[in-house]
Amino acid sequence: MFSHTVEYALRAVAALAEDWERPHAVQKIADRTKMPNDYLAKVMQSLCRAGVVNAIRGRHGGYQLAQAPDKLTLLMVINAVDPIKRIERCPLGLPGHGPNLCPLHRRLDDAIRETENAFRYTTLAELLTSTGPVRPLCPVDQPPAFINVAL
Amino acid sequence: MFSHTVEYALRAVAALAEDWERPHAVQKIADRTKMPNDYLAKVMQSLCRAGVVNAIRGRHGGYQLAQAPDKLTLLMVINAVDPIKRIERCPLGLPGHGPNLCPLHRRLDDAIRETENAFRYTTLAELLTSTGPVRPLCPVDQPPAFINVAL
DNA sequence: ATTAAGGTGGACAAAAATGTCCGATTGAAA
DNA sequence: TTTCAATCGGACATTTTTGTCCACCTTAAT
Repeated sequence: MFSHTVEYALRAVAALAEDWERPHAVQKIADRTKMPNDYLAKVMQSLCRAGVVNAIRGRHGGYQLAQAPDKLTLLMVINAVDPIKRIERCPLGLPGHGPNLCPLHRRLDDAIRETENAFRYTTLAELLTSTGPVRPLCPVDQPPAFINVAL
Repeated sequence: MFSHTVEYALRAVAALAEDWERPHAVQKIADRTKMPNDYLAKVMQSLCRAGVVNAIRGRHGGYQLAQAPDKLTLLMVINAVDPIKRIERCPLGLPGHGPNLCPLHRRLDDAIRETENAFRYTTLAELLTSTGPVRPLCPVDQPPAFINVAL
């Protein structure tokens, strides 16, 4: 239901959120989150242009969150790379009808609105603390030690 | 958030639901719902294989719903052409961890589940009757007369 | 039987999403 | 000041999605 790009962007900011006041190189993030390095580079550029992260260029540079994790929502991240579009009018191309949607598109838009809200009110900080002793990117019941040392 | 294919499939069955015991030619449905004829033909084939609609071949043939509108849900239609996939496990490719999802994917899967449920419990019949004097595919406050004669 | 209306399915084209590569530029550290 | 690790951004390749075309089969009506 969500594009790869969205998934990547969310993984990346989740990784950044764990240590958000220092820059992290794309390559580190990519290793940590198991995604294609060069594609992530593009995604990070989008996040940067949207103001979700800051880029620090030059040696020892990288990306860091532009704001504290509790100020950034999942929706901001998603909209930065692949905006959720509400259905404003019946997409049948008929001119001149009002703001009403037909029953079908009313349902679709309701679903979209609910999804939007779910992400609007979830901050990155909640990914860090939500279910107790669980890391933001991976469960720990089978401790994947190597994932916790990377960053 | 939803693919064109899903949108097309839903429009098509919404159109069929209005008069569901007779077959309707692909071309009629395509005109009625303003979508590419030949692409709709493919979508209808998917719906047919999935058992959502029946095909009647030969002259005066077409497609009709396989069941009464109150027996068919939006989810059935969606899953027939572009299945909604829940997140079963953390997609980082790590072996051997349990059924827990990390906080991020827990949120994503929650959103997917809610969407799934919204569509699981909405039948095609509800598109016909839901908001009173509104046609399933288009609002009527500016009566689009030509749309009501087509089928 | 012939014809016309209709679905079937394969092949193909176009567009969008995803993924890869690399030279240019930046800035901190040696 | 030179070097090196990093982002920047353009070009390109691949894959998936979307859209088009057409020859063929099926069926009802004439």
